[in-house]
Amino acid sequence: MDKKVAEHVAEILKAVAHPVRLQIVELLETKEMCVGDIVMALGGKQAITSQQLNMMKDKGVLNCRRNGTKVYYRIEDTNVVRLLHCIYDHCDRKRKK
Amino acid sequence: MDKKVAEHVAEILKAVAHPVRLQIVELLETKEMCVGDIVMALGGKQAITSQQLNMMKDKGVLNCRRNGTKVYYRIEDTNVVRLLHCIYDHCDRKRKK
DNA sequence: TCGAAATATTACTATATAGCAATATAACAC
DNA sequence: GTGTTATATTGCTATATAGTAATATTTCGA
Repeated sequence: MDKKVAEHVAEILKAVAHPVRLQIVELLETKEMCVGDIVMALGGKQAITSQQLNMMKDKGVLNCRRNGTKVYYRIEDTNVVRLLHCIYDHCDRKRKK
Repeated sequence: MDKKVAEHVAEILKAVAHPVRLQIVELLETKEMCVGDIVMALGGKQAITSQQLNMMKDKGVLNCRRNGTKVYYRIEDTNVVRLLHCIYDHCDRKRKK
């Protein structure tokens, strides 16, 4: 893995290496959701959630579409979901130890 | 994924979400290596490399053994390797796009 | 055009992380 | 012991990230 690739991968990992952002990605795994519903589901604050959604959008992890006053976010980089599944396995294996 | 689990996963992801640390994990994937050889292989500085090795050891990603004046590091959390392979796939898929 | 709902942005503080140079420690050979 | 090699630690500065409150923007319906 050359340096450029390593930097790119690190960027993506950093984008999801946060408890709330992990949970957001998990929520969006199977469906798109609007900001308000994500805030409700995770019990966070509106501003913070919005910032984190934006951050992940910037990094190419998420994308969004507006419908009226609501903005629906969805997974853009589906490889991140694969990564998440890898992490689930990680947890399962730890539990079995 | 509940909050506690999310925090734990985020910790592990953060531990490897750094270009040099990714490269270190990659180096150690198949063999253990001493600090000096890792420094040489990646062209970094001794102090920084030592700090990053220690950091990953603290997080449970690596482990080490001393042999004389040399300290050999190796992967402790093999799930992290699985994660890396997931990332390789990620890159492959991106390349094919 | 005004108000309400939904989301985004801004300015700020606190904390965490990265990188650096210098120094300290550990193990060994002599 | 002393000197040497290998690694770790410390104190520091710079930058990045997280969280907050307050405010701004967007859209739509009345």
